[in-house]
Amino acid sequence: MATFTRHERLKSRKVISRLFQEGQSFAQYPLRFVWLVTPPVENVPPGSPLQFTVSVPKKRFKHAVDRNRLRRQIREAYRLHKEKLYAALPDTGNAISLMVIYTGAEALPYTIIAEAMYQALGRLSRKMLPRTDSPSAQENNVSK
RNA sequence: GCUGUAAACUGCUCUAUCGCGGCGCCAGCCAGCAAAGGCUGGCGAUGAGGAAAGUCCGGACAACGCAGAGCGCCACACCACCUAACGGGUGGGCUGCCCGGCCGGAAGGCCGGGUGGACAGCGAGUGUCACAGAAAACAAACCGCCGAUGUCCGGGUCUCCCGGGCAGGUAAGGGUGAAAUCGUGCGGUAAGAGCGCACGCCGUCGGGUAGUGAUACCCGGGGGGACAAACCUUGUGGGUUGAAAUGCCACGUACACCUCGAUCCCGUUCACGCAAGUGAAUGGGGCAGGGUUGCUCGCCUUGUGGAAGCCUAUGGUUUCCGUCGUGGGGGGUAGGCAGAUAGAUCCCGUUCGUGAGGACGGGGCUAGAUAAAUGAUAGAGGCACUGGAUCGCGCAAGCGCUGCAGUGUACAGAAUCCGGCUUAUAGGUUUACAGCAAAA
RNA sequence: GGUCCCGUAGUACAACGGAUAGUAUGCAGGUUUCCGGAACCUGAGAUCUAAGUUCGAUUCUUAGCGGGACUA
Repeated sequence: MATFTRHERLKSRKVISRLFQEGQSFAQYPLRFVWLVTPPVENVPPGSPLQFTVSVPKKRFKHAVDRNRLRRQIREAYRLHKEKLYAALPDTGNAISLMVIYTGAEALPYTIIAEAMYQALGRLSRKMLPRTDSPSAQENNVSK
């Protein structure tokens, strides 16, 4: 379902701090994706297996209007394409935290952002799938 | 009518699909003794600005002990009024510059229009005034002018006069400079100078008239470099800190560790005791800190308790524990509720006031987020500009109407709330002024 | 959210309100050397922007732009 509710938003400062310390990342121009798989135990209170948030750096975009618009467009692109990632989620109950950072030098049209989001979520899904097939790698990740 | 400038106002609309925030109602699930609550879904209405911005001022509100004195610091600066307050606004005064007209011999003044003024005080002190120039501030002589007076030389018609030089006088003129001792005219003089007088300019003091006042006009005295966005002086105002303030709830943790400092003196009352004295309570001072405003004083406040040992023993000193505090290093949390959205509020009318604005009456108004909502996509329309087309008028240039295509539709996003200021802004509307063109 | 500070050559810093804005390093050209380095000589290069005060502004004032620090 193409919604974006309270639980699907990444809000905890703690998790975000861990995201930057331990998480993995890749770039899909003009976006950059930082993601982390967390064990299900830590995820019990909120209740959503996939949490997402956006950041647009103030350094490149001085005006709040521009930042707001980019954030809304990215969020919209995620909302319309996130089904792809849900379909690839492992059955272990692990949660995924995801932060998207806009790294473009200037504001690009929505069609380019949407295409980048579509490609990136595809890449992320492919990274998920092999892990469900090989339990050893998954245990390694969880113990970490 | 067009163009420009300034001010004020305004600053896109609709539909479809998928979404978001808080609110109300309904349903389901979770948890609970219950009340309250959490989650999910449906329906409903609702959801950024004139600057929400910059954070430059002023308040409300809150806390700090209801906050004392002096110094320091900061801000403001013609007057009156408006206002909760302001460095904001309104009206007035004075004044610089430009244009036009008039008066005067000139200096200068008056009137009208436009456009500016951080507009208290260099008539308190200190300081600065580069270069150039003789000289840049209780002074000073480069060229020039004079050489009356004194003196020297020469000559003559010899108690006097003429010529030249020196001492010296002179701030009119030249030249330098941003600026040269107020300007014009007359007198005066050897030559000159506010040296004197008349008129005028600019400050200041005293008096009178008008005005709430700034100030204006009249009379009189005394006066005449600039700079306070130089130090400063005078007057007025400011207690400090800001919603990450502050109050409450929940959760978690370490009264652990190292370091350094204070732990003293004098009294009063009561109890016990024959007494020395002991114990308890309390007051003052000192010491070590803390708080209050940057500093000082003042004020408020915390600790000043116990045990043991040594000695030269009615006392001195050392150590340990405790208490209070300084610094170091470390640990935990970073959730919720209130503050926080109806108010110096907006609109209309009447009325007072030149105006900012005030008074009265009537009516209207739920954005309240917190890793932070108000969006995305598609389509249609409106408005502006450009292009050329059809039709109408016209000889033509061109103008008008209709529809078409392209481009543009700005600046910008609430974060405790208000009043201002400043800055950004496509397009549109109105008013004022200026210029141009045409007609009467 | 709040408070404070700073903008000068490419870089790091100077300059009581006063002459052509200085020093180091870097850059360009030349001398020297077989070549390079070092050394020496010469040169180019800047006051964040806009108004104002002043005879005169890097300096003083105001507004804007940019950068940095502190505060839970």
